[in-house]
Amino acid sequence: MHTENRDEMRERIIEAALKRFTHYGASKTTMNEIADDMHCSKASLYYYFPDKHALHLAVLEKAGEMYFQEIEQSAATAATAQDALLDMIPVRHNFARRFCRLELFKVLKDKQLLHSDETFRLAREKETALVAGIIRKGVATGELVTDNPDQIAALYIQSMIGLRLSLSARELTDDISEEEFELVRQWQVQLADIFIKGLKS
Amino acid sequence: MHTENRDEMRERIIEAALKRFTHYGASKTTMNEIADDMHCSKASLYYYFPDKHALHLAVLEKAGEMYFQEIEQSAATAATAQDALLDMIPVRHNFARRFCRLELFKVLKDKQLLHSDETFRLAREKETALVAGIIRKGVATGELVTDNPDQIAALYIQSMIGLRLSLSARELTDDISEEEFELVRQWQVQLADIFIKGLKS
DNA sequence: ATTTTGACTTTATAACTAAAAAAGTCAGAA
DNA sequence: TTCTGACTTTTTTAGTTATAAAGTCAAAAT
Repeated sequence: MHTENRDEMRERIIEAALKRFTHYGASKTTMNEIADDMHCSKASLYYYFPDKHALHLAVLEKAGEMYFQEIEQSAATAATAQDALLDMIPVRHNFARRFCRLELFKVLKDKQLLHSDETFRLAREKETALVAGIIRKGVATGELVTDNPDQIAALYIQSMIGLRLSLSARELTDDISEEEFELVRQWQVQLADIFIKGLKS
Repeated sequence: MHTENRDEMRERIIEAALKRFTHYGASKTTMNEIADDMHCSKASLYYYFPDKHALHLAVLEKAGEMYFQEIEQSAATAATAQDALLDMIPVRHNFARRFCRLELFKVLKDKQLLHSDETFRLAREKETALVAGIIRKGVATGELVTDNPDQIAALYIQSMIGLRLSLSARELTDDISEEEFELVRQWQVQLADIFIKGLKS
């Protein structure tokens, strides 16, 4: 029963941290605040996580899991490749809005990349593989035509990320208005249309 | 003869500032250094420009002129729309490499947007119009098919900017490696291919 | 009259510092 | 094995001063 309890406690800490982090940002949240929320001591947190950075990473991984759960379900229920790609957009959109205070880029920039960049590389690859799968399925049904679904998928993801960055244009950390989010969504839909058209010839 | 000399002196100042700015960055260049380079007094600079910010904007406008001169020539000599779009990429690439220290984004963020954001909006629109013209010409010759060249052009430019931002993904101010630049170029070429394919159906 | 300048004032930046806050540790209790 | 209060160390922050750079102006030069 040891590992069950241990993992459960880890989960509870991650959830408490997630609440604070999404609301106030990771850097504005202290370990004491998380401990107080959980009615336990700060030292307990350090029993389960070696340092704050590890907790931050765990929270980001948790958010990633939630994202992939949603996105995979969305992809699974779509009738066509076109629908699958277009349905992804609002899911990504809501995810970005919800977790924009999670300071993902701060973590990416800090050179504790020793472990974390592996995590993010994997997440990126997983998402790319998902899109590649959608494209491959589209090719199988004759909906799409391409000889390199993986390459196209990587470009698609990269371009979508680019559109988000080019609009909010610096410091993802601070607040982005609802209009800006909506604008990004519209650009992304248009780009998805072009991609889909481009993959029909 | 007054205005001729006046404009000539302005040009000389802009060129001196351009040299320093591209090499060391605008914020690391002092008005005294520019004045010393020109063998004149700092006060003279202030006779031609109300403040450093105005000089910075003038330098950016100058760079913009150089860019459009190159890009228009490139577009004019291309045989097809496809060639025109693909030829733009290395021109943009070289421009970005040469002028990445010009602190464009710092200027855009600073809310002296009173005058400067108009300048940048116009530059953006000019570039979009150029791409729209290429697309329109492609449509006229039957090379491309679309019912909204302006929209597509805006999306194209936005996506290309996005790809640059998503790769360097941090402070455009500091140095970007040659490999990163090359990587951006490759993504941009791939995206251009997709766009062109998407505009043939 | 227009342009230029040295000497000047004002403003912004960088370099310290002290105080506070937060991170992180550990011996021992539960 | 898990948890904690009391503790030490490290990082942030706020305040201060010194320095550098921005910006001004009356007067000189062209």
